[in-house]
Amino acid sequence: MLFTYACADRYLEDGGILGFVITHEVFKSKGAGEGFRSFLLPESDTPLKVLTMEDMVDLKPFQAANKTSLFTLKRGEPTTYPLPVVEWKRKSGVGRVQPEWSLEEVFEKTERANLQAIPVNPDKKTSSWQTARRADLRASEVLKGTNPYKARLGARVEPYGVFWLRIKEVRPDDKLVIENLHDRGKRKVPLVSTTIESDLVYPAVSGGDLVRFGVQSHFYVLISQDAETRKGYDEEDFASNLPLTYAYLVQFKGILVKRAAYQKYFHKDVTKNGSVIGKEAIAPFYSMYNISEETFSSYRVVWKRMASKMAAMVLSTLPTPFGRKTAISTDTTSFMVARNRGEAHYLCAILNSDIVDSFIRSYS
DNA sequence: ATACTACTAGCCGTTTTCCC
DNA sequence: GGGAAAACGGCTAGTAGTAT
Repeated sequence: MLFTYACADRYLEDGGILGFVITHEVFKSKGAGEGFRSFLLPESDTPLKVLTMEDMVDLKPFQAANKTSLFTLKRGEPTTYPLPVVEWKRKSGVGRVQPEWSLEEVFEKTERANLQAIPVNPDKKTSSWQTARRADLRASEVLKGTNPYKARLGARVEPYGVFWLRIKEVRPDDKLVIENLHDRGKRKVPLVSTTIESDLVYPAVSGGDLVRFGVQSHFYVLISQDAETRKGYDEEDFASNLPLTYAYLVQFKGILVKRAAYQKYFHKDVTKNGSVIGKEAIAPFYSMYNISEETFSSYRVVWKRMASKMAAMVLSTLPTPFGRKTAISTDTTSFMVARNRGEAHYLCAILNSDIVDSFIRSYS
């Protein structure tokens, strides 16, 4: 991004045109891309006009996993919207585009759609570009506006091998015989089979468990985080009130302490004479992340976070062999809180509509 | 009262891995 | 081969705390 600006600054005269191959993220991403999308040379306030953009994300012209696009800009004039975008798509059945193919061959095996791009938020010129056919852009106008609901990320229950559980048996005294899903995550965690209290065990769903209007499957998680204090439950109380659960977690202390989020958010630097000499834990080693009181709200509308198609459902409680409990959605989902059942189902139906789905696709 | 600073919850993007 | 998910690093907006 900086390189593009430096080149426009150094090598272009007013009216000069420059073309660049660049990652598609600069047009679509929030944050980092916003500075780029001001299309203004910072020191001289010289405007830059984007003439065209070609979206080659699906084409994948390079033998790499990057998102490719191409654009041209002219120095000395401001960018105006909508601007023309060509979207390249490989025809079905065409595999990877080979570097030795001729241009004719690539033309033959691909289709190009003429689209338009506008900033998705009309009041913010640097917002992500929305690219779609002209008619679809017009249709999506009614979907834009302020949103009274706040979307949140699901609970981070990591590492999976420690906090994701399988229930083998409910004992007569209501204690659970469990096994950790030790090979579910990427990190290697030893298999442990033991008995723990049922208090902190909840049914849970990940993005992959969701379908439109329902859950396909669920599993169980251990939540050792106090949603109010945003830290693990007080270690002393925990050890005396739920000794079996505590003992289960102690076995994984080494793994839990090493977690990036734990090191980042639950440690502070210990300084001596102004220089950092070490780190000190400020919360129990089983503290978790992105778990708030909303995580446990009675009615939540939950949707897949990482999939390319919208799938939403209403999540409340789920039946378990040890009684009905609040169901947790993990961080491959997003959710928002509804005040009651009716509101939740109404929101869910709207999210699952084709109109919302195609609108989301136009700018992400 | 205002300006500045430090902190972190929440979120986003990328790479790796998994699975069909 | 390709799409989806897992894992994790990193950014930023918002806020609480502190200094002026």
